[in-house]
Amino acid sequence: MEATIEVILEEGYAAATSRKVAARAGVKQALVYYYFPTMDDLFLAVVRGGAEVTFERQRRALEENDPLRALWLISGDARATKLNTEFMALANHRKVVSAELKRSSERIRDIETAAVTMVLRAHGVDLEKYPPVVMSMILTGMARNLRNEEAVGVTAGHAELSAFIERFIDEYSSAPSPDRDA
Amino acid sequence: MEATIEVILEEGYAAATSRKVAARAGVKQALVYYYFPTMDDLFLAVVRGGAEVTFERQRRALEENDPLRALWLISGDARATKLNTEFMALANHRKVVSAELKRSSERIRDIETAAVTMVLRAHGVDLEKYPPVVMSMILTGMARNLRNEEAVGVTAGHAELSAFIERFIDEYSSAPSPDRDA
DNA sequence: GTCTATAATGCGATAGAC
DNA sequence: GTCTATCGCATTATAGAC
Repeated sequence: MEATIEVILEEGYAAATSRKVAARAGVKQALVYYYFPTMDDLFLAVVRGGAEVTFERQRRALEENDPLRALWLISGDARATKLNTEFMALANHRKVVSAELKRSSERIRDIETAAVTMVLRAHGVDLEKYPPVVMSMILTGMARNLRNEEAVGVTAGHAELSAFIERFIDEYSSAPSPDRDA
Repeated sequence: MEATIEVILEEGYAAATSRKVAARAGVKQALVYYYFPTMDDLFLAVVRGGAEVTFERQRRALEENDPLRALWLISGDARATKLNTEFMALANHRKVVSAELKRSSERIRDIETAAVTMVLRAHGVDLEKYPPVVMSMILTGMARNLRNEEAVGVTAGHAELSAFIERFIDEYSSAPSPDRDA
């Protein structure tokens, strides 16, 4: 019943009503309440499912040979980013959503930071001076910010930022050279 | 009639109905439609007003002796950030809001970038290697991201990121030393 | 300018048939 | 499992009194 996602992406979370979701799924409104007792339960399931997908993608990225680039690409997924923004706004007035979003975000942040730690350590970077969690937050945060801005049509500085980040990623995707600084 | 802002901050944009806004402002519902023909007009006025306030604050920051820190602090304003997130979600299904948000964002980005350009140039930084617009986007973007995460209770990595950014700001708030690299 | 009253629509949720 | 039908309530917006 995650036709909910489509409605949210197209018209915003406020449009994700039991009637519209049902129509999109090709069923009648009352059936929504057969699977999800309340709308809160539906939203919770959608948040959980979305987080699970992202978490799995990030987990697999850990095993790739270019984790930083994978992190950058996954975090910049337009669909997931837009959904996340809607969930953030939704969390503002549905506390069960807020709690779930917190759990999911921290879980994903942990695995992202693990990936960055691995890469920086392999390249002999001073982890005190350049904490992996910070690099992880900037990398994933800016990827999301770009998509958010694109969603309203803002593109100023995007090319420059992408080039800058990709230059950074390139530096750490080559073979390790342990005596290099940042 | 910007009691609308309070309602949005407390319960999200979807709760900003003519009735709730009117109640908060201490008037009757119908009066909202006397000042704003439709709810779209009301939201538009709120977005415009909020952007104007931020723009003016950033403009004044340009004249201060520590523009980078001012940028960081203004961009991390909890109220403005939360409002902006709601507007982003609101823009998803109200195109007039989307257009206004685009205009405002680009205008603010321009003045932010001007401030960063000034500082970097005064310190003799290679502007090709470290484009001001990129530094401006990271500085303001991450400030907002921190507040957004705090809103759902996520604080992992926040202390580290703040320390990292502030170390950067400190470097460029002291007297210029033109032969330094980043 | 501010109000009361109301029309038309859509909402979450439930009852109960099949 | 899926449906029809419905309750009670909130919504945007308008008409019209004062």
